Amino acid sequence: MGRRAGRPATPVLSREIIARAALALIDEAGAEGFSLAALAQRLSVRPSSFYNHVDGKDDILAAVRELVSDSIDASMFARLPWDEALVLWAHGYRAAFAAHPPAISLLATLPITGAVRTLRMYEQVVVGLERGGWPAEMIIPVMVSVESFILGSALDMVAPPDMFDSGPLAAEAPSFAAAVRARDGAAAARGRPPADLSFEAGLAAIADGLRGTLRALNGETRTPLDVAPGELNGETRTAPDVAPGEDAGAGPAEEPAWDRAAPL
Amino acid sequence: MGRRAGRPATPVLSREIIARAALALIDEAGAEGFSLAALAQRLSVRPSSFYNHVDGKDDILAAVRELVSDSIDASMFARLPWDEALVLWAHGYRAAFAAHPPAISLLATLPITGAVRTLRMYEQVVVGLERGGWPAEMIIPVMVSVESFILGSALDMVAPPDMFDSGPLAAEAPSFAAAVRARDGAAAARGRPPADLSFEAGLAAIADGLRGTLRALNGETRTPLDVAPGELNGETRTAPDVAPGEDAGAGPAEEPAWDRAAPL
DNA sequence: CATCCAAAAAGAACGTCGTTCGTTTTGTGC
DNA sequence: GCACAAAACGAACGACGTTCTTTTTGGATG
Repeated sequence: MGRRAGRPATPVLSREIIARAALALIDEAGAEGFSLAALAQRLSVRPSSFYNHVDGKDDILAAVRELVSDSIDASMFARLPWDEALVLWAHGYRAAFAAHPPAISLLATLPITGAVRTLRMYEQVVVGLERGGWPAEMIIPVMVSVESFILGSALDMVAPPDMFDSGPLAAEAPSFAAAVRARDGAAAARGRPPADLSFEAGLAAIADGLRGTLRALNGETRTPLDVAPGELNGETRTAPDVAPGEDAGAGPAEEPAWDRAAPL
Repeated sequence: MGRRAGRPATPVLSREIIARAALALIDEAGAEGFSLAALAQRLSVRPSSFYNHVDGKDDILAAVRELVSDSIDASMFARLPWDEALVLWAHGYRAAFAAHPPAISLLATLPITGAVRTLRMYEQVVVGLERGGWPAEMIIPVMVSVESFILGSALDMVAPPDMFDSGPLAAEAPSFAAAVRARDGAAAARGRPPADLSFEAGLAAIADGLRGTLRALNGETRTPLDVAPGELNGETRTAPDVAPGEDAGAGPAEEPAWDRAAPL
């Protein structure tokens, strides 16, 4: 509370301390309750003191994002097949944000910082995908598309549950209303939040789809006749680790399958 | 500019007019340039006048979101197989946001409004998935997971491109740096933004994965032996439209495949 | 050990922003 | 024609992020 002006005997602030207090404040007071004034009060400090350690509010949020991101584990890419690792990574990634629901909307729109720790996580993912046989130019798209899904799912997680329960629902959108009820019932029966169903369904689909994409890219080495029963949606299996450049070579005129989607 | 106080002869504001001007302002001035003062100036009005038509800033953004969402077409679900429609819908959905890049970060975190038009879009998607043979409790998860991916991809679209080109990149994350270069090269060769590659790759994977999920849910009517060559990543094909409740019945103890994912 | 300087806090002030309230003018229904 | 609602302005407020100045302390230098 009462501190005289001037440098204190023992330092009270640091970038780390500010970030941790900010995350705690967001968790307790919500996204709207987060302000430099409130953060300063929690730290028994004046708002202007922050500027000796950080660049301002946005920089504080960037530090918070680093804090949350640093709790994401990507070591599974070093010891598991790429597809299994991807699913585990996605779960941990989402869980890191799910641990701080009010922070999601604040951090989601932030430009991803070039923090070294984040960089190292990306490196682990990339190396894992390389080992899995993905061609170089597809590694970032694969990683980013999964990351986009995770981020979108995190935002969905904090959407108000009472989104569409009001008046004109039944009359205007009966099938939609019924589908929402069916989903809520399924979620309740499993004791999980409804958003989890969407995340699990989407993640499984992406992982399955990426397996198919990689299979097709690798010159269709394994024809559908080689697919074991249940493999499409069940137990693990890995594409053969191929050296880069080994993919059934064709001229540059031939586009890979993943580029043949509908035009934007 | 100069208008006397008092109700004007011909009305100058309305919720619609405000929303359109707000979107135009966001497009021109960016997310940070959007303020009630700037919006008022653009409309030759005082900020307090807005409150005769909308509830405040958040309500204006909600109106903008309606405006953007209303340009999304979902009619393809009425005439195309669910999987083709899903891909087309996703492209249009993302394009609607891509038309207003600075608006994405403002609208992404907004709680999705219960606007009637939006409700109708969801109804169209749900009906299309029903026709495709999806069980009731999976329709919302399928739709939401695709929507999450679209939203996440839209956010990725506006991420600064110079994210990781600075100092410690090559030393700390050589594989990542190489992968980024490979992706940028592939994007440049195709004359498309790098973010498009991620979106196309992810969307194709989700669509493929969902086809597999539905196939597995429908009692594995088609074994892998029935899969035509190239189908996994190529031309269209549709699951047989089954009546609801026809899915190879098992006891309630048996969980569907999409629920067997790793625990959170 | 005295001195100089940087670091880190408080304190004061500013400009912007979203919002509210009162006032003024105009349109509309009884 | 008159009351009332609608829709604009104008003034004022409180909160917020930021900057600049002042004050105190720690540490390096001679």
